[in-house]
Amino acid sequence: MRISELSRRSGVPLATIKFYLRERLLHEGRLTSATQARYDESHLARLRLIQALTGPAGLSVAKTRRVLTLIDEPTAPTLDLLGSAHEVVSHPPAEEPPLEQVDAALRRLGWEVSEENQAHRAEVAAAVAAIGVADFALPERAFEGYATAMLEVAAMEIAAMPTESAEAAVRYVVLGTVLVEPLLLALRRLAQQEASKRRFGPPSEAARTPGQHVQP
Amino acid sequence: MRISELSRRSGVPLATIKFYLRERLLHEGRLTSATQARYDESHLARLRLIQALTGPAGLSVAKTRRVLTLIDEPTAPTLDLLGSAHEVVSHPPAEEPPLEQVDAALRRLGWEVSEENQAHRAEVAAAVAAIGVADFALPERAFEGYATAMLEVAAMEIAAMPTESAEAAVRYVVLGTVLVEPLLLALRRLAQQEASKRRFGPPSEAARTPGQHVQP
DNA sequence: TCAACTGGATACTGTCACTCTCTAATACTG
DNA sequence: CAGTATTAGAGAGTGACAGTATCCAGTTGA
Repeated sequence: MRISELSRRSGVPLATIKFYLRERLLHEGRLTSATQARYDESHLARLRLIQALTGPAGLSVAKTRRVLTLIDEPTAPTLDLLGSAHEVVSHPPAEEPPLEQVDAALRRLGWEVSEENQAHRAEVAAAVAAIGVADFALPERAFEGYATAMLEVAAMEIAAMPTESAEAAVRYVVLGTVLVEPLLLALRRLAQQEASKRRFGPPSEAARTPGQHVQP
Repeated sequence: MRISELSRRSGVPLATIKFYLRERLLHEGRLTSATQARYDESHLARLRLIQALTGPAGLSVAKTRRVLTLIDEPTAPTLDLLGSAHEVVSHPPAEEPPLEQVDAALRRLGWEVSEENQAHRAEVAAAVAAIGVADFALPERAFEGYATAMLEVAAMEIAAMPTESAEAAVRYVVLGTVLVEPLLLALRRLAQQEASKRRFGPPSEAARTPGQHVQP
């Protein structure tokens, strides 16, 4: 198909497609002459991916390009994968946050504390520090609760990780990391409403739902 | 103190403080004459809060102002609180996403599906839709797993919510919603690394940590 | 054949979060 | 009390970002 059809079918403005081509987010079409090229389904799929990454996932064009490069050229051995994927998405803290408290909590939980995961621990510590700076006290044992819940999530995700091909694994990890974040945050908000209803009682007549995890 | 001292003690550039004053993120100082004003600890605390919200929490100036207004003027009755807090932070989806699948899953989990939480369900549905559009298949039962984990998180948070004063409750809900998001995402990444190590075996000699939730 | 479309380059726009400059009025310093 | 430094307040300017728009020469389909 030609570029105008690609634009029509994807819903992405033509000028924007040209912009993505320029920025190397979208691979070039097959040139049929000096001023004509053909595009195919792969371009359509790529455009949808770009839309998901720059839209809901909230990635910048630069980060999107790095995610796409990672998917296109799965060079990393499977175990470094998580690292590469996370590197792309994470915002490394500007200054070094104090790790001690976080590390102590992680050790209590039986998590590994090593050089390999220092970057991640630093990010966690930075998030905790930001909470402290804002004079907001995390409830007692909240950190452990958060960590436990996220380990549940992560264990499920890692268990479901495809291992048959490197490409599939890369795609799963990279996209899973990025695309699921908005879902988790949205679910948390919805769950807060649900939990609040379960705690403070339903304002309407909907009191007979079974309900797990009710506060006693 | 005067503005230059406020700047020095907070680490926020003087021009930026003026900007925050103009944007009404920071309350005015007490004028001692036409061109002089005094600031106090409340300004310092507020600046730290602004830094946490615009920095790690990633809020825009406009959203930060709405969060601060909410904290300053706790008008909402305790139960609408969550709604107001979420309203400020959430990105309502541009077009209406299909709710059926999400609603069905929620009903299976025993969560309430009502008009009150329609906005949140729409956000969840939009996140799911974005994942679908990107051609990324959520693993089997993953949605339920995510929902269950987030309900655990939310139940803990709601249980710890202070009820003695409206101000405290508002502050807890608003800041808790916003500031904990980066922490959760960072913890998820760290947990993925931990889970991956537990599944694929430690590449180093650290195999003797107790470890809950190990994959069999 | 000729209007419509195309690739490619360059220039422009709007938004955001500051940052700079300026003015007139204090405030400290010697 | 002279002179330098600060200040409040307002407006203009900056740089990054994510597109949009314009233009040109070549190509295509009716």
